[in-house]
Amino acid sequence: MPEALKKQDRRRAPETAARILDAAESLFSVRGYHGVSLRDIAAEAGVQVALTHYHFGSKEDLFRSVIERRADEHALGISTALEQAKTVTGTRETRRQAVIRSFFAPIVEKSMRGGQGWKNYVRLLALVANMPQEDESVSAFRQSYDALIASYIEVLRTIDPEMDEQDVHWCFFFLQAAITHILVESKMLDRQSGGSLQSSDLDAMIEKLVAFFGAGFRGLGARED
Amino acid sequence: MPEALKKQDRRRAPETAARILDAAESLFSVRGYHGVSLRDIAAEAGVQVALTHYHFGSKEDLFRSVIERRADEHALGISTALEQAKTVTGTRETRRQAVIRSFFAPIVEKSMRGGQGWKNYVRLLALVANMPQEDESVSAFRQSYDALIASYIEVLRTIDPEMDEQDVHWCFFFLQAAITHILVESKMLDRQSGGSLQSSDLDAMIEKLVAFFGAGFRGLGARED
DNA sequence: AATTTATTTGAACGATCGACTAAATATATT
DNA sequence: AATATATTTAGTCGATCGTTCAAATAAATT
Repeated sequence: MPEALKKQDRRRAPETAARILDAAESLFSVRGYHGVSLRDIAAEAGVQVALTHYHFGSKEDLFRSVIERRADEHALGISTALEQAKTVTGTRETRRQAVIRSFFAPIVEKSMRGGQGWKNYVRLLALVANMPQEDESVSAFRQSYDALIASYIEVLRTIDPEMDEQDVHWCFFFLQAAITHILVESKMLDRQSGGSLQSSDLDAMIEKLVAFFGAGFRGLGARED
Repeated sequence: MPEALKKQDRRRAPETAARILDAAESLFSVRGYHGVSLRDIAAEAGVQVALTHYHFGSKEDLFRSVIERRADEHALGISTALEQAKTVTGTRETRRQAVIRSFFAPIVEKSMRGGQGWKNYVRLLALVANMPQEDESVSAFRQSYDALIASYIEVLRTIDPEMDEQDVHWCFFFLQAAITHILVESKMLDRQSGGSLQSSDLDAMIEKLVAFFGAGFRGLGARED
């Protein structure tokens, strides 16, 4: 009897599994975990309910699978962006702005240029970030995210070692707030760009973010030179 | 037959209704609308399920009632704070900081000094803000909130009339992001204050917000003099 | 072609959901 | 005390939930 965990031993129809993941990703990201039924997902994917259990097991397993599908690529994108930002030289302001840019750019880029799937995924991320921590279904994801945050804080502290540590945490807290809000309100971004998103608009938006939050850091004592 | 809308014609036990609202407020704010059943709420309140229907009607009506209980007081607090901020004179920076303070202070104050009920309520607000707009159960609330935002934008534009209008919207977008994130992560604030919250800590936090976001505005072209 | 394995279908299961009703109880009014 | 109204209880309704299973179908292997 085929238990849920085995995938494509013979290449057959993993396309069905992808359709289920797409449907789940889209619905979860809008209505949340409890607001979506397996029958909703199956209907959206055009398959039978039992197929969700065959391919992914329980509903919670399916939710985990939705996240895991893109998590690695997403984490890699951010961490490599941070590594690149570390190599930037110049004034503190320049280096700090590079770090801020490396935090915003990958996820904004994926959301705006990665197609509908990535847009749904990043919206789902914001939803996960607001979940009660007791939810074990996303604890692994949150752990890796927290580790990433810690590495960002560390880099920012090497740039401004004399800055109060609490203040650095506050600054980064505001960065997280902004990125979360952007992901949730992605419709607003669509509206702002009038439906047809230009690459120049996207770059301009990132520069707004860098300018605003770079200045914010200075408001809490970060040095410019 | 008593239909759901009639309240205390004779003063009897509105205390029960309050207990139901408290339970619903607490549970909704953590697990969301769909993550909580009427039986959960009734159990938390120590009453029968049918009582929720007797006092408040449907589940959606109950959700609305939870919000409406505190919405007026909350809205009044913010709008009076804005009116006071309008009277502040001095440099643009001073006046702008007063506006920013008036946006953060009332809600942070209620969350930290208004008891557990208010803390749950403001967390629920952040949850509502992330709801899909199609949900009609909160459309009235969102309308009044949007109107408030518009009045804030208007005041900020009178302070910096030469600033690009889009940039003003961006700045305020970041303000909203911060307040939302603060409400969701209220546990973090508790931890930061070590459980025993001092009034001085609260004031210090608000000053961090004002300093950071005041500087952020300048990063997008707001003038200081 | 025969067999094995992978995938999909269709239908059911027990549990729980929101909603509702009739009866019982408590409180106030006459 | 008798009556009227307000509140609470206990239980039921159909619908929908997540999950499971046996049978049917499709694809690969022998």
